[in-house]
Amino acid sequence: MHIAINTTDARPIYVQIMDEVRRALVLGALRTEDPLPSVRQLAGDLRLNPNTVAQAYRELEREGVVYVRRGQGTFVADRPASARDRDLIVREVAARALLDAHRHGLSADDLIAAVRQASDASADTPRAAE
Amino acid sequence: MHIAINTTDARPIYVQIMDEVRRALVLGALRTEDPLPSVRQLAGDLRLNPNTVAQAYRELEREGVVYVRRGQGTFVADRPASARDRDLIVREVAARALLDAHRHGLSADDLIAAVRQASDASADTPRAAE
Amino acid sequence: MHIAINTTDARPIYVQIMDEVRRALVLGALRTEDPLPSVRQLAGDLRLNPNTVAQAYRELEREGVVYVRRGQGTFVADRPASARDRDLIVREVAARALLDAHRHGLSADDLIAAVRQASDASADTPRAAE
Amino acid sequence: MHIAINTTDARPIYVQIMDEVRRALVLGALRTEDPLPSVRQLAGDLRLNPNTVAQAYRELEREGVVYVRRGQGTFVADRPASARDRDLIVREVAARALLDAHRHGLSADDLIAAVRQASDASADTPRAAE
DNA sequence: GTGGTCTAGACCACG
DNA sequence: GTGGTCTAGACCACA
Repeated sequence: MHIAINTTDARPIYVQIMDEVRRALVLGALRTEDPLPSVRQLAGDLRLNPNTVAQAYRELEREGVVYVRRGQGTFVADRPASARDRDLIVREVAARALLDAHRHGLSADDLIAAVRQASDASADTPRAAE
Repeated sequence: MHIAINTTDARPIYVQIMDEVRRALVLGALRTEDPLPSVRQLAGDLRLNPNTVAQAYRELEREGVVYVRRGQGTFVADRPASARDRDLIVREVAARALLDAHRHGLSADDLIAAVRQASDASADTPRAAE
Repeated sequence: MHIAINTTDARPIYVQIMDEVRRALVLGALRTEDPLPSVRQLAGDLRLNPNTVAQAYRELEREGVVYVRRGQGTFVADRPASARDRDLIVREVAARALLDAHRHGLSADDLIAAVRQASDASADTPRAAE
Repeated sequence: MHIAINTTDARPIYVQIMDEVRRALVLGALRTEDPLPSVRQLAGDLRLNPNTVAQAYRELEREGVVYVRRGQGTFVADRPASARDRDLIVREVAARALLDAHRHGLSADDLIAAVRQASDASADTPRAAE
């Protein structure tokens, strides 16, 4: 898996790392029980302060996305995602997206078309969507 | 025109003001050469410090959205590039929605399906999304 | 004579009017005892607040460039310009220009070449230099 | 590098800071990737409010002259368009000099003659212009 | 009346 | 440590 950081992005770097890990999960590049790169490894690769990587992993752990085996590293957690929770999350994400679209004068169809186009584009050049 | 500020929103207040002005433009509530409320007026209405409003206006001016007539006030500028703007807005909305979906473990298809369902539901009970 | 105002110029409007009048003097478009346009006339032509035009004329009068005949209007003053004063002014203007040039890494020759080019350009299209 | 502020100068202090930074770039005292003094550091040295320095840095960032590494400081950006910049600077210096000359009743030829004389004089007694 | 600038000082997120 | 945001309130130039 590859993690891309953009220092001109408005998001904090640690949030970018979190988003990249979650993205790899959604896309299947990371699966349950896979190890994440070690904090030092990733910090070295990305030329980041280890504290920044550690903060990202800490927050992912707090969310239950990953877990730590002491002395061994950080691993992708089993994700039960009860059907009811997932349904709620899905609704919330859709509601936020629609609200944002309406605020900018776009209809639901506009939104769907744009999402489809953006997701096709990022399938061709995986990092372009950011 | 009405400008709504939400202090629990993660965006800085001055960015919220900018977004609200841009939204009023998209919706047609503000048009070319219309005056914006004066800095002091809006600051008083929203219970904000005038500097916060002034920062929002200053950045909008730098973007070419508004312009200042010295001693007279702040006015909506002529906006030739509206088609290009809309395209940019569409992309940004889609990117935000996809990012939010990925953060919650949803794929682009999940998002599209959820938006479609939510939009069908709100067709029965209009205005619920606001 | 023609006075051009640019509302996007950083200079205050009343200063622009003063500069235009002085420019007309240097270029010979206005001569001793010529009348300036009346405050109301000029304010109407330029769509300005009469106060703004009046402020410009007031400051020009304070500098001795123009004088007022009560009930008749504003006229270009006789400019004795004692040789000693003029010599001092010339030195100061040159010193300021050279300081500005040096601050920006330009030599005296660079400055002279640029001034010559700018003055040639403004001779072709009189308002381009602003 | 040294930044000099003059409170009697008509330019706002934050603009003076911007000009001094740009001047240091032209003179080579600041180069690509060099760090600027921190906001607090410079504010302390110049006895200014940190906000004033921050405004200068913010505008320089918007111009692409510097960039911010979060939590680390402000740095000089890569500057590809240096030739175009120099041309712009040359024009601006010449325009200011001509404006100043016209304001004092001098023609472009008067200005050029005076600059030539002043520069010859300072060749005999170097550094007098600073 | 308008916006522009500046000071003083607070709190926050980030690395 | 860094810069970013915000408040409170002052003074100024301009129209």
